[in-house]
Amino acid sequence: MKAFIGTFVNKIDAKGRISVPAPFRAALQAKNLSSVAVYPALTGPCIEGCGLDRIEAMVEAMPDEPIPGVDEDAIAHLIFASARELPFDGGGRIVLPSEVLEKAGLTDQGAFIGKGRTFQIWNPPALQAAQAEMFSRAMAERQALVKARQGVD
Amino acid sequence: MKAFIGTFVNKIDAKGRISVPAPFRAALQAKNLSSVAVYPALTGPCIEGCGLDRIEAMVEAMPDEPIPGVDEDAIAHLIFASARELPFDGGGRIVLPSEVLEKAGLTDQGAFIGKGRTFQIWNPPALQAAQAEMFSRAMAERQALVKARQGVD
DNA sequence: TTCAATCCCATTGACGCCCATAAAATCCCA
DNA sequence: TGGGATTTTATGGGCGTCAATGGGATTGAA
Repeated sequence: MKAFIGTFVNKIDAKGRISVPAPFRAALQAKNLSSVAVYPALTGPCIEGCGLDRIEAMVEAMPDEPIPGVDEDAIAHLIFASARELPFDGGGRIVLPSEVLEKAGLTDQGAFIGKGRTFQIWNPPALQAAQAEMFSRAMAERQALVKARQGVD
Repeated sequence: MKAFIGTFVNKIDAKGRISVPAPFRAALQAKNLSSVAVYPALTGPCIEGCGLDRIEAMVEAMPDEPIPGVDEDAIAHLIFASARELPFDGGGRIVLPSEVLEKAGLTDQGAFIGKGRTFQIWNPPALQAAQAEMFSRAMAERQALVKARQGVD
């Protein structure tokens, strides 16, 4: 299975269109998909996306009961209601709806981040900040480890 | 199987008509359906809808899937008795009967939200509130998970 | 005859689809 | 191996179609 790998920064034009990176498109077309599903990420101020097949697999996996449990209902709600199907145009672009743009703070550029089975779309500066924060946290933990080993406080 | 995915807010006119979102219509027409079945949702103050085929599937599934703690007769009553078939008009709209409008507190706008196999119609402000509550609950559970993993209280 | 429900038509505004251009990567051949 | 040619990408813009919505006309029942 082809995975989403790499980082690609593309422009967002006046119509809200952005080119899906060719490698991502290839991964999707290998599954005969001509659209992506996007939804707000729970882990940060960005958009998460994947093939529509992944969403439909989640639908199939949900229990089909007349009265859903409260948790199941909430999950279905948060996932399916907030997802949007975005088909490619002839040039391999998708149109990001305004709510999506706002949610991720996107304006003139979008950074596609491969995450394996899924990908994310970030506002480039926000991505920088998030990555810097992740890096410094990793360094802080390393420092703490070193100090602990030395018995220093 | 095409699923109901996404959120679409449409107007309700003076005649009680509302356009069913084109993607939802497409999912129904893929099954040769030209109407929807709606009934009061048991999980919240909104209307739930699906294709007639699903209602029939629920009828057949009832005896085989007893639901713990809930009287099946009550379910049958709540769903089947209050379900209504609403055919599309030429423009892809349905007419929401007054009881339905009242039940969901609908006035001038209706928000269609996809839930996979079914969809719901909400009063937009009520939807906002419900979503905020579900979201914070999901985040709280996520926090609990993280803390548990760290052994922090 | 009046009210209500259904059907049909008109508008408009957004969206999908198409083509055009430019840059970059790849290929090919000398 | 180098330079030119060709293909693939990324991006911009225009146009046609369809979806969403409003308003009337027609039918049927009280």
